[in-house]
Amino acid sequence: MERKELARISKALSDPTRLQIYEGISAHKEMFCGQVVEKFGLTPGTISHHLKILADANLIETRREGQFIYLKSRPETIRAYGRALVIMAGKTKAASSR
Amino acid sequence: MERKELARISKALSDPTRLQIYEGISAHKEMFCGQVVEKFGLTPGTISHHLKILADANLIETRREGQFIYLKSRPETIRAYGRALVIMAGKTKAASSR
DNA sequence: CGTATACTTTGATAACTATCAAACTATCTG
DNA sequence: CAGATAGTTTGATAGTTATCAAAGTATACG
Repeated sequence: MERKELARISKALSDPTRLQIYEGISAHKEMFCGQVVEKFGLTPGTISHHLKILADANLIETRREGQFIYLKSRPETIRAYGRALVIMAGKTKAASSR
Repeated sequence: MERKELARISKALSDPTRLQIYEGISAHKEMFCGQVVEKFGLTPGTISHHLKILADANLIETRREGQFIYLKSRPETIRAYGRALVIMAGKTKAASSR
């Protein structure tokens, strides 16, 4: 996974509200936007903004069904992200360059 | 790991420059600040700022030795972070609440 | 003590972002 | 088509942050 994508996912998870939204979506098989709005007491516009960032980072997927847009967590993105970070953190060279 | 700490680590990793600094430190057994300054072409003040954020998130540890401050990656933090996220992402309940 | 080196802190600034209100778009239902 | 419901986009604003320059602090060395 590229650095740019790592940074995008990190940024998506870096806002406490957004992290909670992600947590909330992950905790349910599926939610639609209105449920998220209701759960967090923010305006639809703000929720839409956060959902876009999570979706752009591939942390969630969205699917329209009639009037509703359903949200679902994509756990494989988190797994790939964690894996890439662990690899990055473990890339220690034998010794300091000086 | 608490949500607050997850957000702190995510935020620390959310700036591309800082992610690269972390990557750079991880790739060496140890570095001191001057090496990071030289490697990234930013001012000492800016590097100090980034290092503080990484250290506050426990992503790196610092140790003074005479005039120098040595930096070392703490891979166990990343591992705990990844683990916590995977658990969070996997906490799906049996069905949607409605 | 004085000077040099290494890093930190402070103050300023430009860029970014979370949030809201309000206007807009899409879909359904009659 | 008209009205209702669900979500998005836009414009404004307050708060955050990445960066620099410059002043400050800590350590070593003569």
